[in-house]
Amino acid sequence: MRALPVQLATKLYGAAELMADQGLDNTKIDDIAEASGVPKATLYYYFAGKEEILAFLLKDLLTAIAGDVAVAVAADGQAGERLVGVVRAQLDVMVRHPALCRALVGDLGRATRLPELAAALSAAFYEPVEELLREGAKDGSLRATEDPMSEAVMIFGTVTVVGLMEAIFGPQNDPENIARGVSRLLLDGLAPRNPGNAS
Amino acid sequence: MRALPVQLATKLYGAAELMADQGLDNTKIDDIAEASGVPKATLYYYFAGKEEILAFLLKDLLTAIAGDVAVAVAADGQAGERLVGVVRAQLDVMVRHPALCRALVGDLGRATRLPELAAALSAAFYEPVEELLREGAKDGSLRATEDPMSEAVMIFGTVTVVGLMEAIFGPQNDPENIARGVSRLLLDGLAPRNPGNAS
DNA sequence: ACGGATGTTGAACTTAGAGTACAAACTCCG
DNA sequence: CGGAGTTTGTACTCTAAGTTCAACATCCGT
Repeated sequence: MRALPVQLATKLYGAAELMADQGLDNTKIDDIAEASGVPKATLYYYFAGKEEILAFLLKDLLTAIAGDVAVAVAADGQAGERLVGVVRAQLDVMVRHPALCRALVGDLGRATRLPELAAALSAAFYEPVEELLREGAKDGSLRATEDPMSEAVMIFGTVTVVGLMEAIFGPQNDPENIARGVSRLLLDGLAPRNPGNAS
Repeated sequence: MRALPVQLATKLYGAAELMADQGLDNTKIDDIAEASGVPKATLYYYFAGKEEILAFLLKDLLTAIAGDVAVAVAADGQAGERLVGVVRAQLDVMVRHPALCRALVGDLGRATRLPELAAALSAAFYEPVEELLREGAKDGSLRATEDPMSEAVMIFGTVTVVGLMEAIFGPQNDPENIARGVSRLLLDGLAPRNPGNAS
């Protein structure tokens, strides 16, 4: 894939909506060409095919998330607080790019078959969270955990699915609110706070 | 879609692996025909196309999950305990059908565009969980929550993503263990148990 | 057992649309 | 000016989805 002129990349974002709405199969290359204003021949000059176009857009999204998440990770404060920041950061980006999120989930299989994307996904989500969990165990702001990797996956799942729902069913809640709810669940759990209830 | 002879349905399960491995696009109808031993013409006699075949398999999976989950919901005990049972039930089914799970996530977009599937998904996951949350708030085994629907989504996300990881990266853990880890996070949260740490 | 309905299949077919080829034009830079 | 790289229209090929249909099988009621 050739280096992409900025102007061209910009035009492509319009097509993301299309792919999200109809799925990648139902979107003809000619549709993408028409919707974005980039002629088919030019598309093929830069991309190997449909999937690569989608992958390019998704990678962009993931990079954006990874960036914002990294900022939240590097913030001041105890790991517990920063984890909340990470959750908010991820949800923020997702709410800001609903079409891409819908496209991502809709054609995850195709997209993920491209190895760079898997790496981007991991860098954007798991690694920072896993890191925070370790730090939190050290500084005492999170409880110690025997298996940070699994927990990172769970946290990722919680945040991501909530973000996707939001992306799919339209903005119903302030991202701030969602983040609060998610953080509450993740930090405090569902059990009542006064211990000794569960047998 | 015509009513499907059992024998035919059985044969199709073999093809699920194929679709999961290569994604639906890379799986030709003729491949499915060959892999399952069902001739192409017969496939088209019963299904409108590829997607419908996948949808059929997925609906089957969801129905299985919904069934097991319903049993867990209806069990004895406080809602908190039953919630743990629900988590285990869902993970169990997912671990038992890794190929279908991979196919589900890989081609979610295509599959979910079919409306019956969305309904099946909701029935299998959200509704029972949401119900349990309400009951738990009543019987005191779970803390009260202002927004059970959102929390049901979060729980769904946590369990599902963990299940998918397991389905994708092969069975690495006993489902029992995974369920324990997930339940721990969901019930107790990540914050240390002695309160007053977070500023 | 007969015969109609309904299921099953092979084979030949149409068709949409992905991807290719390529030459003409255009842009940028030395 | 001239060459390298880019942009695009147009016309093409080719794969695989989906259709059609006629032949054959199976089952069921009378």
